[in-house]
Amino acid sequence: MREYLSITKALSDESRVRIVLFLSAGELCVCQIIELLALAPSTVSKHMAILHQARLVETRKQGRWVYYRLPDAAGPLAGGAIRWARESLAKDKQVRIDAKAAKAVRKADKEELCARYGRS
Amino acid sequence: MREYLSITKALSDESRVRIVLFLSAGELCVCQIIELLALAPSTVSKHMAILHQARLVETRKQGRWVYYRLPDAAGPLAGGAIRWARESLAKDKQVRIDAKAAKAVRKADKEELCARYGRS
DNA sequence: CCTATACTTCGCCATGTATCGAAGTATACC
DNA sequence: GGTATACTTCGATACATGGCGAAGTATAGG
Repeated sequence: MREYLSITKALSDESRVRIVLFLSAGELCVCQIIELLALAPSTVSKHMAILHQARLVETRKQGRWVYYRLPDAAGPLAGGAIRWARESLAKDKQVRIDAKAAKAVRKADKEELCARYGRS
Repeated sequence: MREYLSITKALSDESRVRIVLFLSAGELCVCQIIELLALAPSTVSKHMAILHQARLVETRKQGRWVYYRLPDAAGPLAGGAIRWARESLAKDKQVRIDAKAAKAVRKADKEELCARYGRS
């Protein structure tokens, strides 16, 4: 029950489910997620901690950057939840916009993107 | 997204997911749910309203009693969510205990059960 | 009608949560 | 080492949520 609740609470917040769907297309570093959600770094960091605690994301540190990705081998509960969320929101407008934005962010130069968190 | 969030928020509370699993075995009236959860009537009523708003339960009024049940033809989102919750918690200890308690409550005499909400 | 029963709604309170900015940590580069 | 970048943690705030009891509504039965 505890695992179920940590997963459903994590995925019942709009920002966090958007993050999970971003990561469905591959890993991202925190500054890219900050850019996509347009939230403060501290806020995103807290969301990532909640997702991590629910075992919905894994982390990888490389130099100055911290990358998050969906688990390579998610537990059955987490895996099913992610799959269900993805299917449920497949046709959502915001999610479609997000997918395009994520594509652009992945192509963008990271140096330029992350400096001062991309706020130009 | 709104529908997704209302469903996941509804199902990310322990009391509410327990209610949904109770109803998987058939409809129950509010006083029976009150008995099973050992919560105040007003609290249960609020939970039922949240589940109803998320289209996770339907209601039927018969005399003094209000019965709740899972939707006969749930929307694809709600149906999938309920199925997923049921599978995810199939082996949960609390849920197993609940299933037995629900069986007993269904057999019990309603007059005796509901009077003063069963607090003897 | 009047009472009792079965909820529901309202008002309140304690706790939890999403957000931010500021301060702290860690890494890279000069 | 010093500075800049990329986070994370801390502290504060505003709002949402879960719980209760009291009061309101609706129905059944004398």
